[in-house]
Amino acid sequence: MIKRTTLADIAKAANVSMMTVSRAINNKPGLGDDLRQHILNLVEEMGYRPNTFARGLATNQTTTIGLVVPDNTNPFFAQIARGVEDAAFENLYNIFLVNTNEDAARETAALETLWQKGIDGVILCSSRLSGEALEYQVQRFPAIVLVNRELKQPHANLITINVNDHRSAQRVLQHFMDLDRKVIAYIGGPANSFSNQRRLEGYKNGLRSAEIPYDPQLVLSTQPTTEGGREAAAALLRRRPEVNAIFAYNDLVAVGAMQVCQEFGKKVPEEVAIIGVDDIPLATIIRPQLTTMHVPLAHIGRLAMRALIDLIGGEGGSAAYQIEPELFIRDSA
Amino acid sequence: MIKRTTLADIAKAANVSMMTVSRAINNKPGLGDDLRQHILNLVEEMGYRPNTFARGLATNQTTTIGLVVPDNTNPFFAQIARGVEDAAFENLYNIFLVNTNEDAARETAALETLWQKGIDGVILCSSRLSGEALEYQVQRFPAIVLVNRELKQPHANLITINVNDHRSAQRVLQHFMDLDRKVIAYIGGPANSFSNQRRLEGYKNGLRSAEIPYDPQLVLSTQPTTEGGREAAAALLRRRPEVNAIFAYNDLVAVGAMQVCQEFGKKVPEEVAIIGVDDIPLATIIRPQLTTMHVPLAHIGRLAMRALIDLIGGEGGSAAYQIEPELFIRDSA
DNA sequence: TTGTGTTGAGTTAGCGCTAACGTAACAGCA
DNA sequence: TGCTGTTACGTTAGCGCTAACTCAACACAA
Repeated sequence: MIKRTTLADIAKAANVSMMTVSRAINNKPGLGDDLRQHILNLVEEMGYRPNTFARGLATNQTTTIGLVVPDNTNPFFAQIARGVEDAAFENLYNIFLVNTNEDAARETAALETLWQKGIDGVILCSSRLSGEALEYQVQRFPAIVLVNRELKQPHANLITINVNDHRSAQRVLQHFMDLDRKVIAYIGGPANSFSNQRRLEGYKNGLRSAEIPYDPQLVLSTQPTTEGGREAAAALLRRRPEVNAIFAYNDLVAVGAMQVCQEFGKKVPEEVAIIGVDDIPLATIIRPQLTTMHVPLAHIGRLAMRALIDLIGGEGGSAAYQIEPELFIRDSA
Repeated sequence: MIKRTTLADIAKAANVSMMTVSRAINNKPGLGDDLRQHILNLVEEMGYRPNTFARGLATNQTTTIGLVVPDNTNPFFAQIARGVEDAAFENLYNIFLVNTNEDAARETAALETLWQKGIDGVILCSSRLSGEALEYQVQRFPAIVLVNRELKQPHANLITINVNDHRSAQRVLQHFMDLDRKVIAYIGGPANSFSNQRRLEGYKNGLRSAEIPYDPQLVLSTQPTTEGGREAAAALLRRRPEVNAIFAYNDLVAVGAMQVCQEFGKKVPEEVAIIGVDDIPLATIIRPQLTTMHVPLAHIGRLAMRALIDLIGGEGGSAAYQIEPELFIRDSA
């Protein structure tokens, strides 16, 4: 490995002080245009690249943020991550990716190492931390964006981005009403998931508006995977064979449920209508194509990154974005 | 934000020199067990965490690596990334995730910023760089693992991990032979993809062993997506309606092709048998379930990370792992 | 007793960069 | 002419840590 060119090398070559070179490369005022150009030429020629450690040590700033997700393999988070990464790339930021595996302990550990690395901010998706633990994390990082999670108190260095789950559920129920489906099940996600709780609320409210009594037998909780959807749907169909509409926690669950319905000899959408949430790529790959609440995932990712950059720059702060999903009517309902 | 505790703070509290504290936290010899324990207790109490920049500046080591993939949204890379991240987490490494979007220029830019950050090594997946450009990157990083790409010359700081595409293709063709399918198409991926080239070779070889003449009309090139598979399959079916077996570049392409076949009224697998490659989750979600060459993606990710750690530690080097995929026979062939 | 090695520390210097301050030269103005 | 402000640089100091060296104290063999 070749020794790196340092600021001092450039300074010597240009016969100026290191500070002048520093100002030139950081595009700061305080030197003439000719000299600046000359230095930049030298920088180019000599292949100089600033040392991130030295800079970080001196400025206490990296251009690096942490992205914490439960599982980057899940299309939901993969899409968000992609949006974050794209926006990061455009703004010359780098991102640390960490999976928590839906495990609060691992999440804490991940945030710990990220903090050690002195990152400028964090985008934390679907945190499983307790309110108290989350408060602690929020105050220890310079800037933090929470996706899919809220916090009671506002913080100057915090922005939250949440999907309007409540309305999402109501919109789904309304569509089922339009289709004249009255036996509506909700196959929910993990009980400790916040978006699950909000969707369940919306589901109950939707029933109430339609004056349909709430039947606990029609509400299930499962893992947010196809397999989870399969298991829950099988249990549901045994328990309530008369069900004619299923609102699924997400598209993965919806697809699993749809397949089990078909295996039970129930036609989708004729006998059972199914609606998911998220609109992951699978929704249009599967047949029948999935009717689902479209959530602009990549957009959320980009938004999160941009919001974080503003936060780091001292702008914005204490905002709460609400993302309105939209019903994409396809073939399953 | 609270001021961080530094080594000096601990040193003062313990009434020893900073160096002694440094030795204690880095588990190096040179101090008594009692003192070490006392210092570690203080570290714990005072919530001291070493500053990564300072350490990096002094040692020129981060515990950070870069993971470069074309698109983290693609299940293929998402699975690999997950394996890498898991292994990284276990070994207390952090990973920078970067997408290249299959774009050589963006790949170069990404590697440039990673290099600036002084990372210990890179895992580079499906690089689109030219041989020459790749050689340059290999010599500039301390350690590098290439996934899905080879390099002519060996390097002491390089390990490659490749799937045996050639044999993969041959195994697929053999299975088609067993099924007595003779009109076999290959819907390949991007022409500049190395694995595509190797699979095409294997396809041709397989035909030769079976004494089936090579028909260029049966070979297509497309984007490695469902949509790509759809387009290619539609073109194929118009061109050669008598085709009764399709070897697809990957599972996404296979699924797209499968759906188009069905839409054209061709039953899968009765009239057209289809085999993909990779065995992404979608393969078992879709109906009929996809017969495919199973590639242990998460395992490759873990292997890559472990190999990289060995490389960074000065062990290993210049190895070339060959991953043998396995035919998972399901319902599409 | 002297010499030699080992153990357990401390001291020095510097990694590469930037913030903050210092300063020379010159322009503009009363 | 003297004062103030501005521009264009240079100097100093230090971010927090560790490598490499130094050194004292002690054990032990000859």
